[in-house]
Formats: sequence, C-alpha cells, structure tokens
Amino acid sequence: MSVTLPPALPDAALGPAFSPLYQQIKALMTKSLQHAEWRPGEAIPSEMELAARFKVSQGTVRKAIDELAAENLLVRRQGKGTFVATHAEEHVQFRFLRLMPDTGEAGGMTRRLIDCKRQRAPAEIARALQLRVSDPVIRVRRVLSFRETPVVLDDIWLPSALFKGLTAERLAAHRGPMYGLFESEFGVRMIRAEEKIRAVAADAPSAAVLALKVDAPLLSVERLSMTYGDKPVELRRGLYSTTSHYYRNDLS
Amino acid sequence: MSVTLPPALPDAALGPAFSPLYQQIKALMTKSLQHAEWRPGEAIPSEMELAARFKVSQGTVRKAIDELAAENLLVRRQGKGTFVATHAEEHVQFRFLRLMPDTGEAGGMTRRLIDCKRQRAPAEIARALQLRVSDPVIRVRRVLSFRETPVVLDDIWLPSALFKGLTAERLAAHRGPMYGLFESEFGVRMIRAEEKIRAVAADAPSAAVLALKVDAPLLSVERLSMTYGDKPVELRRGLYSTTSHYYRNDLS
DNA sequence: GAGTGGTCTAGACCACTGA
DNA sequence: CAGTGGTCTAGACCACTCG
Repeated sequence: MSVTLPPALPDAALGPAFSPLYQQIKALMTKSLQHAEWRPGEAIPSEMELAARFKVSQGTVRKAIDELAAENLLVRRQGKGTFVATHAEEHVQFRFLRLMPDTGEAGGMTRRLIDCKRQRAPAEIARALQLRVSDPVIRVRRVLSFRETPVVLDDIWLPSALFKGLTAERLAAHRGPMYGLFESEFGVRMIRAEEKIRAVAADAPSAAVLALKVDAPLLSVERLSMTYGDKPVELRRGLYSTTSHYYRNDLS
Repeated sequence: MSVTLPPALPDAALGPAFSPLYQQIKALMTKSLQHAEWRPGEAIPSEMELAARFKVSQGTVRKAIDELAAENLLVRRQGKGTFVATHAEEHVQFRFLRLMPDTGEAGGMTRRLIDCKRQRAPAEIARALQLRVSDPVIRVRRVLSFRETPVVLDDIWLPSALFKGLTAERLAAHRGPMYGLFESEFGVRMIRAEEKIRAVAADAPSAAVLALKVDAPLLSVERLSMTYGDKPVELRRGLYSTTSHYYRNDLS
C-alpha cells in the first residue's frame, strides 16, 4: 500500500488529500464487510494474515481494526480472533432499545405482531428513507410487552426493494431481535441510528393498545436506522409508555 | 514502571491482578487531573516528557492519552499539545443538553434564574447523591428559553459541601454554561452523566412557567452527573417542552 | 503447544502549529 | 525553525483459548 493517494483531480481541487494508511485499510475492510465477504458472526482473517494481504505491518492493521471495533462493526476476542458483529447475540439485544424497567434488569420483552402490509411511501417517510414519493414500502406494526403489560407500540417503515419477501408469517415465525432477521434473511445490517424523542399525548388507538387512557403522556421515539455508508434503511416510530419504564441515556 | 503489580493479598484473593502498563499510566494521569495538577483548558506535558517521567516509551503514554481523550477528559491538538477538557468552550456547550430545535441549529438558549436556596436533602435526593438524609443541599431552579420561548424548566440539587458560597447572585452574574462555573469556581468537573427520560403531564406551576396548558405532555429528564471516580455531584430534573424541539440521541 | 489478540519498545518519518 | 501530536515499522514478549 502507498501512503499517498493519487490525486483524483489536479491540485486545484481543495481538501486534505491525505489519508493515513490505516484509514485506507479500514475502508477496504469496511468494503469486505459490506460485500459480505465476511459475514455476521464469522471470524475475519487474523491480524497477521491481513497484514500480509495488505502489505503493511500488524500494527497498522491493528489500528484499523481498533476503529472498526469501536464502531461496533467488529468484536475482538482475545485468544480466539476478531469477529463480525451481529444483532443475533444475546448481549447486544438491547443496544438499540434503551427502555429499562424501573425495577430490575432489562430484557424479558415479548413481541406481538399487529400487522405487516405493503403500501406507497407518504412524502414524509419517503424523504427520510431517501426514496421517491409513492415508492413501495413495507409497514409493520407491533407491540412489545414486559410481563404481560404492553409497553411499546412500534410503527416501522422499510423500503420494499431491500426487504423483498418479508411477510407477516416470516416476522411472526422469527425468534429473537428483528434486526437479527434483517441481517440473516435480507443481508441488511443496521450500523447506527438517530433518534428524535418527544413527549406526546396518546390518541385513542394507541391508548387502547397500550392499555392507557386517551391523552396519557407517551414518549414518541422516531428512529432512523442506517446501514453501511450511512444509507437510511428503516424509519421507526415508537410510542413508549413510561409509567414503569424509562428511556436510559448515558452522556459522556 | 513495572508491569506486574505487587499482590495486595495472597493469591487466595481472586481477580485478574494484571493491569497493563498504559492502564497504570492512565490511572496516574487521572489523579493528576483530579488533584488539579493540570487544570481545565491548560496543556499537559508533552508525550515525550510524560514518557520520561513515567519511564515508559512514548507509545505507552500515547495509548493512555488516547483513552483519556476518548473519555473526553483530554483534548488532543496536533502541533500544539494535549489539553485538559473544559466545559467553558463554545463547541462543547451542548454536550450535555441534547435538545435540538425542529428547524435550525442548536444553541442560542438564554438562561433565567428563578431561585436558588439551601434546604435539607429529601430522602430520594440524598440517596441519588449518596448523602445522608437532611444533609444540606442547594436547590436551583431556572428556565432556558429559545428565542423568547421558554423550553426547559430545570430543578437542580447540589451538595452544599461541594458548592460552598454558591448564591443566586453568583449564578446570575455568570456567563456561559453552568458546568463551566462549577469547574472554574468550585473545582468540580462533570465527567459523565446518566439520564432517565419519561413522558409526564405538566402540573399547574410547570405549565405556567413553560407557557403551556396544564396536562400538556412534557419530557421529564432526570440527570445524575458524576465527577472523577464516578462520584455523583449533581441531580437535575428537567422538564422539556417538545412542541418545537426534540431530544436527540445517536445509537451506535 | 500453536495460534490468536494484547502490550511494549525504539526508532524513523510525517503533518501541523507558531514564533 | 523547533516542538507538538500522528503514523508506521519490526520485533519481542505476554495473556488467553482450545485441542
């Protein structure tokens, strides 16, 4: 590998035009992940092998892996190897759902599918997902319950183009987190997400599902999830009942 | 420095009992920060100087600094040096306040102090701040407004022992973020915080201050802030109006 | 014991800052 | 220009896992 990149344009083009070697390696490795050369749950080649492949030192590969691990794309396990992160594992189940019960541990949520149907993307949804208006989308509604008590009402929009063949049956049959299904069945891996949180009053249908009074205060959590290259692939609006749960956030 | 630590107890005591050199260096540097040998905004010694002081290689110091920078305790500036992070700077003003206007940029918030008085800690506050019940605390109430519109009502509890001499006058006189004042005037630096977020209905007094109707839905943001050693030093309950703002969170 | 990631070193050179 | 942090290398050794 060379440290300097050939300039894509004459020097007139601005910009740093300098990228450290390990960043170039990181970009190459990200492509291997994106193109599913390495699949979720599998081990990637050892640091030594990668160093040989890219013709750099182990330390340089290491720094690239460090950053990918910091971004939760890879997981290192000493003595075993470096693995592609997956949403299927137990201990990462609640990386995206930040709702905690007032007392006790996270987890123990049960899912109930309400419906799953195809429709045309409304303007607002299309814009968020970078689709054309009236492009086909799949809309999923479901409820999460904690010990028989409904706590979350989710309304999920997915681009049909990426999730061909997703049906209510397949959703209902699936065990484990939804992002695990997306990953294993559709090759769509959620990397990061942005949430916008507001307080709203429950409307009649939502109140009914969540067993609350109309106008009860609810957390509205609008989540836009991105895959590789910051491409948005899911828009989700959750209504969270916070009578015995809270949304947890760590600032640092 | 030696890599192995002398065992504090006979081998019967469990535990890894192995701490890498750079972690030991990191701990020493954290103490220098905690004891104000290096003050917010100032430069710490160069990597070479620290390597000489601790009798390790530059790379080892570097790794320690890397972690402290990742935890926002230090800030690296290429060509200039490594600096102690501070809450006084512009670009970190909104590291802790995650409220964004629906349209436009963050910032532009004005503060108005409602009151600041001494009282005895109620049980719940005492527990969170790890004080004894009825230990003296300072309670501050204030409003944040965005373009003349009140948006946040904060209720803040501080242990009197740490903030001796904090008065309404000093609070009112101060420009810039409150955490900047705590840092420069009281030597208390907020390192990280945990927030618990719920949706609640506005009570009459809160509604009046925020110019909303009674029972309007509000975000209740309960923040526990910690200083070095994860010692809790502030409990804050904010009520956020989310009619034209939202709480932003990034998941990754 | 062989293979993995994790630590540590010493030295070279690069990019950035400011006097 | 000297001094800072940032990158890269080559090699040694350590801690962990598993057969």
